Amino acid sequence: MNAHSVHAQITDRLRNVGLRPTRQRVDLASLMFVGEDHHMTAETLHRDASSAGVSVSLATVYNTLHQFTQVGLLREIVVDSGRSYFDTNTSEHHHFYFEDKGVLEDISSADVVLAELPDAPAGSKISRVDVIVRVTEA
Amino acid sequence: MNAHSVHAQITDRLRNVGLRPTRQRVDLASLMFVGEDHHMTAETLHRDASSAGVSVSLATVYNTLHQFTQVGLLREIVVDSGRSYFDTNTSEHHHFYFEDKGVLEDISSADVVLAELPDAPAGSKISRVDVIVRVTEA
DNA sequence: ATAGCTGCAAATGCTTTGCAAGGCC
DNA sequence: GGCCTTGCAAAGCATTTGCAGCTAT
Repeated sequence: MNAHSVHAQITDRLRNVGLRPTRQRVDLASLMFVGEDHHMTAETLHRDASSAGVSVSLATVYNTLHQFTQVGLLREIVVDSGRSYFDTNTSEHHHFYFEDKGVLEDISSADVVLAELPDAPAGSKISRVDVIVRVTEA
Repeated sequence: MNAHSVHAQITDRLRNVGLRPTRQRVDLASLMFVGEDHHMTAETLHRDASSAGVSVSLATVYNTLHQFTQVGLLREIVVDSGRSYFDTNTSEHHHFYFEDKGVLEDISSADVVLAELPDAPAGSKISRVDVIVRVTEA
C-alpha cells in the first residue's frame, strides 16, 4: 500500500462521513488511522503531527478530534477529569487505565463480561456502558 | 439526634482520620454526611454551603474534598472531563450518569455483576474498577 | 508556641471561541 | 464564488498554588 492509496482511502473515508478532506484533516487522519488502533489526547496528537512534519494548529486538532468523534470515526474515553482521550477503536470494548502514567490500553471484550446490568431509569435509555479498570504500579 | 451530637460525631470522625476539626471542615462535613448518601462537585458543595449560611472559600472546598477523599471519607468519580464528582458512598458500587443533566446516581452493587475481569498487566495491580452506565433522555 | 489551615488572588492547564484569511467544491 | 475550515490569539472554566494571617492543640 503506497502513499498515494493511503491518501485516497483517507479522502474517501472523510467524504463518506460528510467531512471535507482538507489538508489538515487528511494529515491527522493519516496519523491516526495508519497502523494499529491507539489512544491519544489532543496534545499527543498535536505533538505527533509536529514530529511528522505536519503543521496543524492545536485548535484544529481539537476541532478535528470532536468532528471525528461525532461522525463515529473516533470514540471518546473519560478516565481523567482534566484531559480527554480518544480511541481509534470504536467497537465495543473496555479499558485499563494506568493511573501513574496516564496511559490507556484496550481490554479485549472477551475479558470483561457484565453478567448483570440494571435497566435504564424510567424516561432514559442507556447510551453506553464504560468499564474502566484502574491500575497502579504493583 | 440534636445539633450538638452531630457536631461531636463529625469532630470525632475527623480526628479519627487524622484531620483537625476546623470550623470549615466540620461545617462542610455536616453538609455532606447528614442525610442520605449523595454526589457533589466542588461547585455544588460551595453553593450548598452558601445557602446554609456557611462561609467557606472555594479553594478550601477543593482542599477539603481532596483531603476527605485521601482519607477515605469520600470517593471521587470520573464521568466528565472538566468536572470532578465526589460520592459520600465509599462502598463498592457503580453509577448511572445522566449525560443530559450532568447528574450521577448510584446503582446498587447487586445490579451490576462483572462475571469476568482481566488480570492486571504484569507489574501492576488493580486499584479499582469503575462501571459507568451512561444514559440519555429516552 | 507551633504546626497545620484558610482565604485571597494570581497562576495553571486544558479546551473553546471569535473572527479574518484561506481552501475545497 | 460561496461556504466551510483554519489559525491565531484571546477568553473560558475548573482547579491548583503561593503566601500572609489565623487557629486548633
